[in-house]
Amino acid sequence: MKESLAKLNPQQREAATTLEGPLLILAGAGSGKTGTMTHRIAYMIREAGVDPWSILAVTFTNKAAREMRDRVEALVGSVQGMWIQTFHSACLRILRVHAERLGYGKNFVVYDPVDQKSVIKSILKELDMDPKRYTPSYVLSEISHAKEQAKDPAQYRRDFGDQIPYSDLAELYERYEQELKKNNAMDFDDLILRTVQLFERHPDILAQYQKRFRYLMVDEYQDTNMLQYKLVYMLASVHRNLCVVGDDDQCIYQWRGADIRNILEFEKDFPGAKVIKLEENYRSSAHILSGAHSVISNNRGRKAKKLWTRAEEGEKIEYYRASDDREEARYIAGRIEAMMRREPDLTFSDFAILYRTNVQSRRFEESLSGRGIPYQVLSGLRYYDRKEIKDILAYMRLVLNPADDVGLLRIINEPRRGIGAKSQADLETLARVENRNIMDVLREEEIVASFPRKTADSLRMFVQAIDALHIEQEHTSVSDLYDAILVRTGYVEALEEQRTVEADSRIENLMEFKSVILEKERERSALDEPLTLLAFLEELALISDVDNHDPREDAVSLMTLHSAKGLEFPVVFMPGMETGIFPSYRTIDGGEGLEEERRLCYVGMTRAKKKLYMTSAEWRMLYGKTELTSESMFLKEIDRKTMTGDAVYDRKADDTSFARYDKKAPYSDGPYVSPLASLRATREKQAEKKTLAGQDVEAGWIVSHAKFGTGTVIEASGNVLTVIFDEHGTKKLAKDLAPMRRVDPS
DNA sequence: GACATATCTAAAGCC
DNA sequence: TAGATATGTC
Repeated sequence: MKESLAKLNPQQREAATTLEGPLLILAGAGSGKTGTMTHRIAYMIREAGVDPWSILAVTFTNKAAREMRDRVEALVGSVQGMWIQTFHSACLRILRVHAERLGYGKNFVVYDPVDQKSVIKSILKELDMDPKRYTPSYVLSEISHAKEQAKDPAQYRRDFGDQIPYSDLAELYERYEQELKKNNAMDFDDLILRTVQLFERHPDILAQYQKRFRYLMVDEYQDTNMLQYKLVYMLASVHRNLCVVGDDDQCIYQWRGADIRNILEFEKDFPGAKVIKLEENYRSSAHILSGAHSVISNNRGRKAKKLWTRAEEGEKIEYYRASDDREEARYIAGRIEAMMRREPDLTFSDFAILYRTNVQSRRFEESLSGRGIPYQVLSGLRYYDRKEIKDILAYMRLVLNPADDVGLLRIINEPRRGIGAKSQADLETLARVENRNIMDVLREEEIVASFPRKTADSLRMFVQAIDALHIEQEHTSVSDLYDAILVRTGYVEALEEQRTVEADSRIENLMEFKSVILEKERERSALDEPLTLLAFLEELALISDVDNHDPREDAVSLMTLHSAKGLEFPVVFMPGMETGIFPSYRTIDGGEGLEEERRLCYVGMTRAKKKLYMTSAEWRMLYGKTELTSESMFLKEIDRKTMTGDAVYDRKADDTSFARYDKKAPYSDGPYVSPLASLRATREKQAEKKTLAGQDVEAGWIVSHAKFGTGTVIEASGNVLTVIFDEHGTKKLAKDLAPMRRVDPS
């Protein structure tokens, strides 16, 4: 034990042995944060005699929770009794016990963003609001924000008044809440919000948890939002044994509601708090570390701290400006290949390409597979987001909780049963009018009979199937139920009939999913508790995608800068160092947004252990257009002593250099237009396109004239738009042109 | 109701 | 460009 504490440096040791009172650990990138936290737990148990049962450690991701659990287990042998969980799973665990005190049914389900979206869509239809003005994602982000501020619809209305769009949003929010409640469902934000409400409304329950969790730890504290703060505050307010760990320089989720003030003002919120800084970096070589530091020090309002390392200088950061995005990708693949050849110790898994946006991944996939380099992409798409998996999960959910209208609508015509959009809309209306659930309505023969005969038959069969499965659910294992669903609903059969490659891979996925279930059942039976359907769905509802990253796989990792947080690689590439991409064009005006981009840059750079490459492309194809780019301001912020490569200068500021770039792009025509100007121009052009017809079309834009019937058709095109008009200025559709003869545009 | 075609839009994504 | 959604046609 003493021996393991001896591995810690003095600050880490102090952090690990300070158990009482509020404690803020400012843990810089690569400073051994997780090790310190796990040793702290081990110290509690083995030295201080703390009952594991009284420890609650919260993280943001399943991955972080799992890692902490594994490492604690390695130190003390067992994690029995402790809660080492994500915010959401801890809350869900609490809510499962007390849901009824809040008016929810015991079997409430958790809605994911897709489910939320369909709720909003159907409400928009009901209220006859414009889904373009109120896009589901906009409405949901508004609702999510409100929930993060613990505002209910009434409060929202009070705060924003009855002006458009807020009055509409308030109404949508209100209906949304009713709908979820009616469906016995909670969204992700609810998990936290309802727990806070549970504690507020039932002090006896709060007291029970306060008494139990005498030792609280919160990881990634800079990412907490107001609600999470409130939750932590409530739980810690009596004993005040609260330890939070974080790094304000790595706060990259403000757009998601994280409130950086939580960490900046911890000492104010918890007077008498002790602050310990972990500033020794064990990850990166000195050049990389000081390069990263020179960037982040451009931010204002940081906690004072500076990482240092005993490591040697190492290689400098290498910057390369490619001619275009393809060449950039070729360069990176080439570097990987060359290094692999030169240094036998390296494996493909030592490399990571960290980009700002997911669309950038395509070029790298091309260049890597072109050279036969194995890679894994961590995309936003989760395995469990695949259609077939979500369908089956919807069936399972419905079987458990027949009130789940969203799940029902998802699969009532999946596979096709002849219950189309019209019938579904009717069902929704019927249910709404009587304020009942659809499943409920469907049990009434009178209603079912009012549908066309074929539809009515399908509806009856559907209800029968779900009811039968519902009964079966009570006495069969999850895996058997799964099989029963696949068969009973005709889902697999329908896929088999399709006989397409796509359908085959869906079937394969469904089989793979079965093995996931079996695996979970095996895990559970080892603990001597059978896997219930509820427990299974619960676990899946909270699963995330960073889990897809497999560090053992011998492949180059491709992911966004955001998902790279917490990871490290010997060699890191950061492509796309260009204004508009990184920093994103939405933030280049400066302000908080830009500071967050800079923190993201810092996070990216500090992922590298031995070698960091940064690249940009002179010409980049984005949204179907190729444009001249200018180099990211972050490149200019890097201390020149730590970096090699082409000189970095701002071409836009240097007017005399323009002539050099007034040349044709590899894939586009037209004179040089700055990226932003061109973005604006595109919008305007699209708005004006009608006026183009019949008039002199801008020189250089005419691709062809053609005879069409009696009139002339002009096909105007730049890399911006392709529009075809007839002589009256009416836009022609592509199919109209089929019989058209092209003539030379002379 | 299913399928084909046209149109629109564009970040990051933890749970 | 590419994907998601709206609209049109059989």
